[in-house]
Amino acid sequence: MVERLVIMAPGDVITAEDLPGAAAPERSGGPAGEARDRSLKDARDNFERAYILAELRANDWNVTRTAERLGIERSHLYRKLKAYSINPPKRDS
Amino acid sequence: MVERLVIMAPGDVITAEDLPGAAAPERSGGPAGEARDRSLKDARDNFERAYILAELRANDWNVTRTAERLGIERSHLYRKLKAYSINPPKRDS
DNA sequence: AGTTGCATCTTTGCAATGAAGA
DNA sequence: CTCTTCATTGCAAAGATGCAA
Repeated sequence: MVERLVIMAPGDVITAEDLPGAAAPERSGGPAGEARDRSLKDARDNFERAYILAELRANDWNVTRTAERLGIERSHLYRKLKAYSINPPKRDS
Repeated sequence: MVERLVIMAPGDVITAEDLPGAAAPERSGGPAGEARDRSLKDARDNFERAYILAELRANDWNVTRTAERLGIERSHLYRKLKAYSINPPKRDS
């Protein structure tokens, strides 16, 4: 479960929101037996976003170098950054 | 680094093979500063395989139910299983 | 460093069909 | 024999990706 949370949790911090039904507190809204499993696509996107973000940080936000590391076109990386709403940090972060 | 290993390591066990250059022992063959980063595609596939496998186990290898959980077509799941060489365990595993 | 158009390759859903059992 | 479930395959639409500008 922890392994899965590390992979699936959207942010850098795992909150109660990320816990599956059994361990999660009651939620106010939403259907009762709602499918809480994210779809494969969601899971994949989530992972990809985290992976790219990690690589960007590791390469000091150098897009060109990051793209090379990831083995994809620079232009394509830009498209992904936009799609995932990933923006470079101000200064010093 | 551990987070990344959990995500990237191919098997269920993390071995020295999975460690990045800095922490890895000397390797006999291969270029020195070789790019040991897997491409984005490799990383994605790796993750997807693990994710599907986990879901399959969680659903007792019922492909129909797993496909529903993953939000994809059953037929498509079969294609993925073949692509990732995922086979159902014998009996009792 | 960032964007955009375009051609191509891949992924995916849908439907039809085959195979194996109850 | 027929009904149900598992598994495979063809096809077209949608999406991802590389290349060049």
